[in-house]
Amino acid sequence: MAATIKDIARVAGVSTATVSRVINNLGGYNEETEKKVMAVSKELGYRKNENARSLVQKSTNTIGVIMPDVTTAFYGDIIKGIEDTSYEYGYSVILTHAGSHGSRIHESMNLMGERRVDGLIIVSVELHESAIQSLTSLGIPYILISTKTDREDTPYMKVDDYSAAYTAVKYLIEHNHRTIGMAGANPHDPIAGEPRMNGYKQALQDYGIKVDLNLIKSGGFNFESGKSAMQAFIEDEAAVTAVFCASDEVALGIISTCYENEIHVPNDISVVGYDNSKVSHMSVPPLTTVAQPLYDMGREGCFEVIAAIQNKSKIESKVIPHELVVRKSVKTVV
Amino acid sequence: MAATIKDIARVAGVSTATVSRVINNLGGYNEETEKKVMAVSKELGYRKNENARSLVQKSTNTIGVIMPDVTTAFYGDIIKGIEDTSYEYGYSVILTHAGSHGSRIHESMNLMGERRVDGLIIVSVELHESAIQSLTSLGIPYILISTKTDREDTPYMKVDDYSAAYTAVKYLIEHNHRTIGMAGANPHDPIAGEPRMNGYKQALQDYGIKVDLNLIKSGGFNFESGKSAMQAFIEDEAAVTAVFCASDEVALGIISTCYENEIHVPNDISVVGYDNSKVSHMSVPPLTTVAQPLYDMGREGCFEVIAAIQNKSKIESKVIPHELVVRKSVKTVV
DNA sequence: TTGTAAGCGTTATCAA
DNA sequence: TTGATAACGCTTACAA
Repeated sequence: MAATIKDIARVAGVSTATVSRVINNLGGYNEETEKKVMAVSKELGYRKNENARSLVQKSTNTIGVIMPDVTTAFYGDIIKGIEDTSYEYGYSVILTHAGSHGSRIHESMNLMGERRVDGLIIVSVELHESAIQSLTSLGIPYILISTKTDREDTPYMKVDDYSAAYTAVKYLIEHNHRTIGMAGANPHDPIAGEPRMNGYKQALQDYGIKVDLNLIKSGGFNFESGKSAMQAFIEDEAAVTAVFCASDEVALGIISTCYENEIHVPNDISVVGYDNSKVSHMSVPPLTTVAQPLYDMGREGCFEVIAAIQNKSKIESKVIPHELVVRKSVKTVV
Repeated sequence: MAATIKDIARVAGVSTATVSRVINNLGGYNEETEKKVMAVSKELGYRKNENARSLVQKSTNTIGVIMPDVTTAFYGDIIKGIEDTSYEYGYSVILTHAGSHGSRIHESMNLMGERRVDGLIIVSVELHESAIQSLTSLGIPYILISTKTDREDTPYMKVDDYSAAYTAVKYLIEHNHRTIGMAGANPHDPIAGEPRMNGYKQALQDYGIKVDLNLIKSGGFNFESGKSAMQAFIEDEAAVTAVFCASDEVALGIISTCYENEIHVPNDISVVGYDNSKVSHMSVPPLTTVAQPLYDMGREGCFEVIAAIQNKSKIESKVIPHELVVRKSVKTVV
């Protein structure tokens, strides 16, 4: 059985209050007492019980993180940012998946509530009205990273997908592409799908290019979706000279199918990805892509939550600037 | 302030004991009482306090996970396996990084101790004697995944890197390769480096091929390490027809540098990776690689820990079978 | 500088 | 079927 402060108190011949003071460095005891307590504490192999502390202080020093069911390097970076920051400020991270398509979201939030996390970070999960209510009912600071809701009062941190997509497509147009396809966005996804698609369309329109719906191959944000999109372009005999992809994985799918069909990237077709995930510089050719500062978003989002916990301040939503990382998957049309 | 069972008891006109019984479905109360308690509970928006429960029951229903500082898809899969399983059995996951090269390992374990996690999973972190002592001093079930120690009594779950490497190199030899390089293993890493290197050497020897130390380019398990290894092969004018890589990322580095130098994979040079991570089927060409069932290792490792918590049973070390996943990065030499 | 004792939100024992 | 009450390990007035 692990030693408690009572044990220390008994052995050291002091009260539990004094032990507590010494252990928490609160001062107000003489050196001798301190030494004795520390010695006994070490001797008994004492280890503080955070849960007991949490109970009386009504704060657990934990941050809950809820994320989707899927594993991509994408989440890894965000989580690392979160964990680094929590660690810095003395918080622990409790992690849970929200299930595919957020099926477990209510259970997840309930769990976080029962664990009495001091703050909550929700990554990339689409929240509906009832989920938002569970969320606010927890009565703790929270932030959404890389997702948002319709409601003004739900703080989030994400890049503006519409304008990021616009930037990417504009870049292709400026490199003289006129027949530009789009792959891998789900138009029914109001967070990451629809806005990217709209940015794509608007860029074309602003440059006087007609939007051809046949050039839009919607789907998931994954590799397979990219493969089948490219397959479709080939079968359609669509004369696309470039494809804007809703994620890097989709872009790799495009490139993979091109390779199988002896279509060369970027000589025969240019490709732009989205995320600047780790794979983007590992691809052949290295991928030009839209960068979201994932690690920093994790760090900053977590920081905001901790600040809100400690100062009881309100968290403001924040749009993170995006950036186009130019590598080698786009060629100028001559 | 959140409602407690005391509040419910007062409003419902029963004792806290009865409230506790109802809430935990323990039976032994009549229907009316149950209904009333449930109603009041809902009305007050009661949410159980897990920490208080943990305190009296001396178990937190949490599993601690310690992993390295790096983010790769590799860990994502393992963690997903762990989280899925814990969730299934009603456990929560507390996550922490061990810092680069395990610098934070002691703090991490101490933190897990203070949080009184019921079990601990350590992923891919190399443990030295003092760390093992901290670990055992926690007095809880634990398992190492994808790492091991010298000590017999530290349970682990990992593939046999030596024989997996042997399999991969044997495969290359059987495809008539005779000048086979190795890239990206750290020979001073007794867990994942040394055994893979030894497997490589042994396979060559068993087939009567002399080991040429110049063909071994050691380094980290990352992309850059692969790039510089290939660069070195080129500068050495080494006549390698195949390269066995210590990780998929290293393999992608090899492929990337080949691409830049117009060396074609697999026509000019064959490449075998290690991990079967998500990127391996996204690469161009798709990568032939050694598979470790990461998700399953996470699942099973977590299951073992939970079983040990519940039955106080001992966890046995387990060597997981590897598999060579054949894709398109290896060609037979004619 | 130190100790006493109440209390955090539960569960669990015992008695009614 | 229910209720008092003592724990769990800790912090924190308040008193000495």
